[in-house]
Amino acid sequence: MELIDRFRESFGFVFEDALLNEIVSISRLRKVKEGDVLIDIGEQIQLMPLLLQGAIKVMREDKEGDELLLYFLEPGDTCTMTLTCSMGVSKSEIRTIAETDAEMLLVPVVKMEEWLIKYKSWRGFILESYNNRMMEMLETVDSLAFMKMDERLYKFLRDSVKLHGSTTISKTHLDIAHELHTSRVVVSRLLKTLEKNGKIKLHRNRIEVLDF
DNA sequence: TCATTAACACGGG
DNA sequence: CCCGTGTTAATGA
Repeated sequence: MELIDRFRESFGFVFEDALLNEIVSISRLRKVKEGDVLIDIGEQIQLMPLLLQGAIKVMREDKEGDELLLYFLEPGDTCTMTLTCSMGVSKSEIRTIAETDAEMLLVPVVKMEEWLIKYKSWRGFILESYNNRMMEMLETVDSLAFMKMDERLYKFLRDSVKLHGSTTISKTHLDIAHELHTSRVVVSRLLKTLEKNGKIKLHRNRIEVLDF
C-alpha cells in the first residue's frame, strides 16, 4: 500500500490534503520491533513521530532507576514530549519503548512550528494531542493515588488486551510486579483470585483474559 | 489490614 | 537443572 494511503488511514480525518502531502513528502518511515527503545532520557529530539501502527509505551525513571509508566501512544497519536522541542528544550525527559511492533512517520521538529502557523488542522491536532496526553496522564496519576492493587492489576490486563489486540498476555508475574511496582507474591495472589472469579485463565508465561 | 521479604515445594521446558 | 509459579510465615507500615 502507498505510504500516503497508510498515512491517510491513521491521520486523514485530521489533516487537510495539502498538509497530508507535505508531511508524507518530508518524513520518513520507521519500523520498530517490540521492546525497542525509541528515545531515551536525556537524548536530543530532532524528529517527531506520527504513529501509524502499533503501540508505544512512554515512561519516566526515578533516581533509583525505577520506571513509571506515563501513558501509551496509539495510531493517530504523536509524542507530546517532542512538541516541547519547538519551545527551545531539546533533551528528552522521558523514555519511549515499543510496546508492540510499530511503524511511524518521522517529521523534523523544525517543521512543527512552521505548520502551526500554516495549517489550522495541525494546530488543532497539536492542541488535542496535548489534551489527550494530559488526560491519560491524569488517569495514571489517579490509578497510582486512588486505586488499590487489585484494580490496578485488572486495569493493567485490560490495557494490555486493548493495546495488543489480543486476549493473551505473554508476561511473567515478576514482569507485571515490576511494572506495577509491587512484589510478585501480590501479583500471583491477585491473579489467582481473578482466575477463581473467571476473569482470566493462568498458564506458564502466559495469561488469557476472558472477561474485560 | 495489607504489602513485603524470605523461604520452600512443585513442575514444565 | 533452572525458572516461573503458588503458598506460607514473619515483619512492618
